[in-house]
Amino acid sequence: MKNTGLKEKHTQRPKLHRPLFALADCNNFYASCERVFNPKLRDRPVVILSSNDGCIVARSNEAKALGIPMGIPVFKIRHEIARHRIAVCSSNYTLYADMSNRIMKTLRLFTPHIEIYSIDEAFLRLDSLTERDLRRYASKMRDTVMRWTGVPVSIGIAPTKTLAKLAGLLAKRDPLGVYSAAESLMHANTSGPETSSSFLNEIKKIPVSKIWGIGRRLAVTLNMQGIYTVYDYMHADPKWIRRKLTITGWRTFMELHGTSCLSLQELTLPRQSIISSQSFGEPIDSFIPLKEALALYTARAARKLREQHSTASLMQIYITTKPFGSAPRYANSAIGTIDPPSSYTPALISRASTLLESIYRSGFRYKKAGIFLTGIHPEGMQMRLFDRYDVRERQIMQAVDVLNRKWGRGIVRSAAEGTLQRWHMKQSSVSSRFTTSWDELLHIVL
DNA sequence: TCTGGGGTCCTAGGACCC
DNA sequence: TCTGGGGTCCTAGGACCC
Repeated sequence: MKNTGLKEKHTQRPKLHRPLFALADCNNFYASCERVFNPKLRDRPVVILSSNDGCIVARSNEAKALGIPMGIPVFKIRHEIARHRIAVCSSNYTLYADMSNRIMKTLRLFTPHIEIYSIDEAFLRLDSLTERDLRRYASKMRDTVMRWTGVPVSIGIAPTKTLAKLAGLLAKRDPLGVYSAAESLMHANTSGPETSSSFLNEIKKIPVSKIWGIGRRLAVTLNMQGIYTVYDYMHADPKWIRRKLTITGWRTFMELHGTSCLSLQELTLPRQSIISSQSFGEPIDSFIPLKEALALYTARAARKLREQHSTASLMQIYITTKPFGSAPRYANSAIGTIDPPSSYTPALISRASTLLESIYRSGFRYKKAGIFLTGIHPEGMQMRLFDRYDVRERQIMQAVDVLNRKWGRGIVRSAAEGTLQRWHMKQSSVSSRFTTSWDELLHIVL
């Protein structure tokens, strides 16, 4: 080592902060959003349905306690719904997305280092906080979100994201909605035996499938090896983990042991693929309405493309009949290039229609169609020598996007999307767009 | 009668190159 | 009888997430 002329005791080591992650997770997000605007839902079990009112996609605590499973088709539990007076809501994504924005904005006031992970979850870095202040700070975040938006949030804190997810799980059971594994782990390090840490005790009870990154399939594989809990996973043979579960499982292993491998993604990168697909409210049995539905989905995908200032060069479309029941089944897809790469709705619709013609078969009742865009690049990027980026098309789409943002989606749209749209989504009990539409504001009667 | 939608990452294997 | 070694790129498929 080079002699710097400084004696060790005079060297001021930079203070190394252990990374500290917080996971802020909204409790039963969709159900909570509905409850904000409809107090009558507050003391009843609530479930939220998928598009077309098909499956259960979200449940309040009371509904969970009744044993209503996630993802079950609603017709299978009609009986329970009636018996327990379960409130049933169609999903209102416009409302949820806006509520999510408000919550994220509120969280951002507490730290600029935030990764919006999903509609109802965010990771935050709280490195600079001392052990003592952590809980207080987290509680303040939670209270502020609750007061400003009405949505309850749980906060889990730990030195890695994977541990923070587990802490978040425990926070849901905490009366104050905060759980810090960081405190617990630090404590364990200083006070000797592992058993003194409440967190380490907890993870002996949490099934391995609850680990972030371990899904149903891997859980089965792990169970066969005698690995049932988070604790078991942490004490499994590292070589076996690396070989069998590849680099992903290995990172999870390291993260559980407190080495942070997954960093905070503060920048939202442009998406590399864009999907727009939906089941129809009613089956379609002829070409024209199918083409119209696909045109609508294509327009949606094109808008998402423009929102992130990208173009796509590859398109895949698919159509399918119902995958169950006794009716004749047919499913097919077609891939085509978009040349030159584009986000211009008319060009994309025309390409999608051509592809559809190549796979359409009459005599079937179609239930779903979709479009998948890939080969995504920043707009204006010249991919080949003689490609030309069409400024006029860009300007037209800009004008359309502005109008649709101002006056509501679909106010200006392509004729190819049709006017009847009989196949449009079924939603029997959708709440108002309380926060994004002047016509649907909450009325207060005094 | 009735069954969601939208993303990411990793690996294996083939084509192709020198 | 004998049949290299190493690299890149692309794609399909499988796993995961919300």
